[in-house]
Amino acid sequence: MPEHHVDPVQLGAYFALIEVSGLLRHAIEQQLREAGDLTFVQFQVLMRLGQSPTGSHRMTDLADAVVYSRSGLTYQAGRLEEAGLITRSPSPDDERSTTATITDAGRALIARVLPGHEEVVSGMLFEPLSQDDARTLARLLTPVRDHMRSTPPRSATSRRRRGGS
Amino acid sequence: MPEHHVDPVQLGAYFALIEVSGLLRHAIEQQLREAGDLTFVQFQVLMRLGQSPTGSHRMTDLADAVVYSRSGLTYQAGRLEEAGLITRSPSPDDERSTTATITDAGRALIARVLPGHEEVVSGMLFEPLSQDDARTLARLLTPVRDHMRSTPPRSATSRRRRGGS
DNA sequence: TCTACTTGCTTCGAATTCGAAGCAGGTCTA
DNA sequence: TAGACCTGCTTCGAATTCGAAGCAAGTAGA
Repeated sequence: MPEHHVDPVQLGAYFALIEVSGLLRHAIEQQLREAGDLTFVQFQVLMRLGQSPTGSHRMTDLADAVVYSRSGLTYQAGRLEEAGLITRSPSPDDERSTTATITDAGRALIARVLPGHEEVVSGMLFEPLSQDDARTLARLLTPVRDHMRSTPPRSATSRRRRGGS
Repeated sequence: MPEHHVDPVQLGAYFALIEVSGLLRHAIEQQLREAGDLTFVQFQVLMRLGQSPTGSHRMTDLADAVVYSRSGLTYQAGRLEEAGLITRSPSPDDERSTTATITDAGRALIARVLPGHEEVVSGMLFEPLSQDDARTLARLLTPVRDHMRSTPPRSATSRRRRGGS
């Protein structure tokens, strides 16, 4: 059985990670709100769509990609559609699936907001990091991401891992 | 003017960071809910208080520490107080300031929840990382955290820092 | 001391969030 | 084709979130 103790070094890394992501997110939200009245999630969704060759994705895939609940994404998609930044239509191959597609207005907004976004990320996250540090950070975090992605979130199945109370 | 371009390597690190923190947070929230009916913020607050020599902190300091809005912290403190996990009292030295203090029940809850918490952090975040990797991660993120902390979030004051466009 | 400004917390209103439940559409097997 | 189960999205209700506004206490300068 593995020792699940978290040593001081790990604890430091863990805390720093949480704090950094929180502070970064906060700064980003503020910049996006001022620049284009966008939420971070909305921005992420538009980015993902914009990077897709077809400009579209299934709702579920989007939710997974940006780490968001399905119902939450439905809500945000509604807002984005109202704003004319995306469109939603039933997928051609699977009738129950909805495909979200970025509009020209959506691409335009991204283009308008992106420079300021990069400025924040650059100034807050990478200011104290060398080019090499950035490479190392990516090298460390990418496998972690993949590991987390591959480990399915224990759902309603297999409840009760060991009598609690 | 500095080049605010975010190169592909940085972009990868940035995305991985956001994803990792999101997935981790999600897993943690789930574990905490099952184990002790706690929010991540609540858990963090209790942890900070528990680690303090006096078992207490000012509200504002707590809010800053866990990266949360003041009003949000007021709400959460209310919940924690209701649950008997903390107490609130006016600070002795500054009448307008409120000091939150962890109770024995709060400490007991932390003790009950912590093992499972460490298990999640261990299993999700540090599984793919060597001891050395963890050290490196901490070495990279700590300066970033300090940098972010030292750079005050541009508030309503001092808007327009220097003509942008 | 008085007046302006700052600081610390709470209240308020409006928007967002999530899980559970609901509802089509799909898939598998006999 | 029917019956049982799975998938994908949306609706629903309740809880949470945040910024703005409000209010009390502290501070500095005349």
